[in-house]
Amino acid sequence: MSDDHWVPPTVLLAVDLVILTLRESRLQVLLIERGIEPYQGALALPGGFLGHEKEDLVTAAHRELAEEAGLGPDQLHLEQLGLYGAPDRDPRGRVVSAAYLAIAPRLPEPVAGTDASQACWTPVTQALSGNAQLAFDHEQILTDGIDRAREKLERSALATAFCGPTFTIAELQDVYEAVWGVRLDPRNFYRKVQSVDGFIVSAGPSRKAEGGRPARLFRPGPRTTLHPPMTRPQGQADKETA
Amino acid sequence: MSDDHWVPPTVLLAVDLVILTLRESRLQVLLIERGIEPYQGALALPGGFLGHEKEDLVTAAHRELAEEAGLGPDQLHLEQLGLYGAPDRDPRGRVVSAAYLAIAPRLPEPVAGTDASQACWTPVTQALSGNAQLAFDHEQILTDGIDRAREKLERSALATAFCGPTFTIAELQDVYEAVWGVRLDPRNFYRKVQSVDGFIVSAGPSRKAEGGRPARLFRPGPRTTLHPPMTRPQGQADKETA
DNA sequence: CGGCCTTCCTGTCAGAGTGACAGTAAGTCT
DNA sequence: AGACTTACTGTCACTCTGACAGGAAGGCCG
Repeated sequence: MSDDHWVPPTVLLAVDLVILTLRESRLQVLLIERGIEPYQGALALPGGFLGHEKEDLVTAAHRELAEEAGLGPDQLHLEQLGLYGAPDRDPRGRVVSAAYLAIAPRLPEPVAGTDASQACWTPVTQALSGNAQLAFDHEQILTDGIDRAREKLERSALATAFCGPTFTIAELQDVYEAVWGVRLDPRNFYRKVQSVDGFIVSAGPSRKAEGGRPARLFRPGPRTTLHPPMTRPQGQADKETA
Repeated sequence: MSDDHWVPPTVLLAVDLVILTLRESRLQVLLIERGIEPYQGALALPGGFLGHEKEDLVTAAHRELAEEAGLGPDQLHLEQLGLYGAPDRDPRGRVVSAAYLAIAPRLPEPVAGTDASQACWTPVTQALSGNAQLAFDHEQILTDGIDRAREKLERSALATAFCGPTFTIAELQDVYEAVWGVRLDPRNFYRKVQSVDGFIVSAGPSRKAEGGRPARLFRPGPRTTLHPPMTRPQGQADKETA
């Protein structure tokens, strides 16, 4: 804002992904083992630089999603998480990273990634336990992503993104219990979920028996925001997105 | 990820600010009249490019806040809003903008901006009415910022950021009414606000009479997240941060 | 000084929502 | 046929909320 010939600095723009899913009733995140420096051999969130000068951010996120996780844009929730741009976060230079949060339904065991052979699902408790050191500031990004997911489960229909096209109420409850890390009363959950107008709609009195009485199937409803919200028990945690 | 000599594209990184405050019981945003192309003469959110290669994002936001609005880092809420990086949003080239949301308490009338003489507070209803065309995608950014503020008022103590160091419950209610655009019952608001543990704490049985019975003064409490949350009446809006 | 206005604060009460149970329905397994 | 498993329905007390009435504490007027 002073010189006429002043030129603003340029930066490298990367896209990093927090891809969450539910496996074995546990919240898991997709991590890859880095093949190149820096942080070679360490675990990291999938991601990469912008493909070309004109590539859209969401497009880049979807491209990485396909390259590194083999996930198509269908049946998948994707939202921007935030921008991580500390000057010293990447030793190679000034790299700012747009983090995206993706929620994937249960999918076949192998990741089937074309690009990253070392991609693997990891329980988030393990990824954040401190034992597995993550590259860059990815631990912070992952924490923020999980926090976001936890919050959005309260007020939005995000939970259905963890499920397939149809699901039972018990499966939906599994999502809430795994992401929030709490136990919920099935009866009250049943009542609550059905009382929220437009959250889930019946998908035929079908069956999917497995040891007990067959459960009814549901599909995601038209509502994306929940009124009243789902309430998380004793969530007294005092955190901020400052 | 294919060529050894491939070099990722660089982008220009800008910081834009949504600065909200309460004036005359209305939610207002700081806009400036652009002095240079593109969009010369149009209204825009304050902002600018990164100062130098090593500047931190939050630092840049604070710098713009001081330059364009004369606001110091004290007594001011600042949080990241999102990244806006559509390839064609700036005709000059690939510019991605990190948007920040700032909440300022009531302050003396003149903006006292050193840099932008054309800065002026504008009611958000007017800024978004469509009459005042905003530059770039700033209308979208502003909308997202207001949405964020509305949501955070429910679950966080953000409302106190609109007030001075001490305030009355009626003033706090003004904040909620202006940001949410609704009328609230003073009696119920009084009860609710005091029942949320740690939201506000008494600041002496002081007075500030103005026509009626003097009101008690309060200060922001230690809590940043509210349990239970403040409930917004009939907020049936179906919006998503997709 | 005593009304009368203003605004602030305290109660009350019915209805909705929630947490903690018991109990019934509908399948599979042995 | 029973036992077992899971799915679904009901009930009941408690809390929270929204919609009021009414008293407290100042200024302003005559």
